[in-house]
Amino acid sequence: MVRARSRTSTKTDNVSPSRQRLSMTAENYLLSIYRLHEEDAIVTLTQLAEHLKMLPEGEGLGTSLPTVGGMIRRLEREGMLAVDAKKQLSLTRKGSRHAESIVRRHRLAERMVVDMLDVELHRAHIEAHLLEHAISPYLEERIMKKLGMPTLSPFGYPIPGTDYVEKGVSFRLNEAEIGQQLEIDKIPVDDEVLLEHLVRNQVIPGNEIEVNEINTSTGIISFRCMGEGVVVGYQVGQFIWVRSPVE
Amino acid sequence: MVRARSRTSTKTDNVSPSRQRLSMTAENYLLSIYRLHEEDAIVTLTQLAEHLKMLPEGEGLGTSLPTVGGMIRRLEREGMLAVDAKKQLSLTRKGSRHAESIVRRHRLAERMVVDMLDVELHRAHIEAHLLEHAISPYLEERIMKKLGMPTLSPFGYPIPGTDYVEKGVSFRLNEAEIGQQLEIDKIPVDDEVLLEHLVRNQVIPGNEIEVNEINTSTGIISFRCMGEGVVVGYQVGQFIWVRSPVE
DNA sequence: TTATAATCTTAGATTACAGTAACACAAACA
DNA sequence: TGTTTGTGTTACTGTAATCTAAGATTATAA
Repeated sequence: MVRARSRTSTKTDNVSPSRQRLSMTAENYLLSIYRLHEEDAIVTLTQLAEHLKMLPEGEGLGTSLPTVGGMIRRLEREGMLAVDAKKQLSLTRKGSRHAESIVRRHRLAERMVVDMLDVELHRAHIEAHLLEHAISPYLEERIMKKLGMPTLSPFGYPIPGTDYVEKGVSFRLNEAEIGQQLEIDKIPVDDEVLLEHLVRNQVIPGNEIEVNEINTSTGIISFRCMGEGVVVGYQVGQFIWVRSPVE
Repeated sequence: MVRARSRTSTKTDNVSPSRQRLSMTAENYLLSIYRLHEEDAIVTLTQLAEHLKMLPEGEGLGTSLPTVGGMIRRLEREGMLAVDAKKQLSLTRKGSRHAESIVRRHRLAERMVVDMLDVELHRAHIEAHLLEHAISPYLEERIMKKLGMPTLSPFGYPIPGTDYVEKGVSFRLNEAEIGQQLEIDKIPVDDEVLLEHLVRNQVIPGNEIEVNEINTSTGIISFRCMGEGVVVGYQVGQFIWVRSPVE
């Protein structure tokens, strides 16, 4: 690989600087960094190591600090990212291009398995994480066309490279006010159990909710969604994005 | 690790003997051995090394004799295959199970990309070779259902584990007789240029041909297919399987 | 300001997978 | 009967990706 190879071997083939093949592992690192940037997090070694632990199929592998440090050094050497004086990581132009590519393939794969293969929504992220590395540019274009140029993943995240425009300003559910009528914008994908809970209660992008209670003391957020009452923890509310519905 | 595990690391996790994850590389080896067995070839190190060279995306990687020898030793240690006194390789029951799994995923992926994603037939094998390693048991079942339990790949090869029954006795095109009316049974997938040639001339499973000439001296086989004349080399004829059409 | 905690690096090891070079053995032929 | 040719093995090397254990550095806080 790898690599596929394993992936398939990358083996510093730094001959053609453009269409550079990355190892599956490297792709996962870029994916994580991209997603951390997306949520405005400061990306450091430890942050990244934590985030990588959540990746499905990783099952906690490849997340010790020296391992992550080693990979960062490799990616730095390949010109994918830069480390500043404060040890914060940022993607270079080149790194961003690769990261966008892998995120695009991931979210496109999520759409594909849900829309075309009847995969249950709460499994889509896991299956897409396996598939994303196996999608060639040619296949990506085929899927894109077949799905009618989608701009959002089934979980509400924009597909990089498409012309998605936000439908209003979104904010975190825990910052909502009681009684507000809101539309779900994005839901978190990394915790499968939580995801299943949300999906089962139809807390999915596009659906409307009415906020009943946001209680920092009890640590509970409760709301109505599609006629049913739903309760989640306050922490979880930070990762559910909502917006005022356009009427 | 592709790569990929790569794949992702297998790392002799020989704890659970049942659901053992194989590296992408190991899966490719089993795939090759299975396919060689399928065409009744004697499988030796050199044979296998040659066959692996033809795998797409491999681009000739991982095919030196010591490399192949090393992998064979690993697979032997894991109880996937046995080497007899004449150095011939054969799959154990366990190895067969794994090989069938990967071949099934490969051929199912070929069907999927052709039937659902409008991938051109001559690219199906290449795309499937990338995808096969990324298909979980769950996804396999989804695809299988969505495609209506297919029993054959788009190139005419049976999908292991399905209830395919041959539609008559097939034989190699070079063993046909002049004037015979035949139906294409299977076409070779490994040479992309040849495959494109065949597909362009509609020499695909199910279509009928009429044999015009089989000439060992000129090394040419010519026939009519869908109204057009087609010529292939005698060697190529060995890998095109045909049968008498059921009328 | 010094002690503690958080963060990162170094050192040393392992496994899988890839390669060359060189040698051993067996079969084939002339 | 040798010599050539084909086939496989040994020995050594290298890279990617993983780990643990221990050390160094930088912040935070008492």
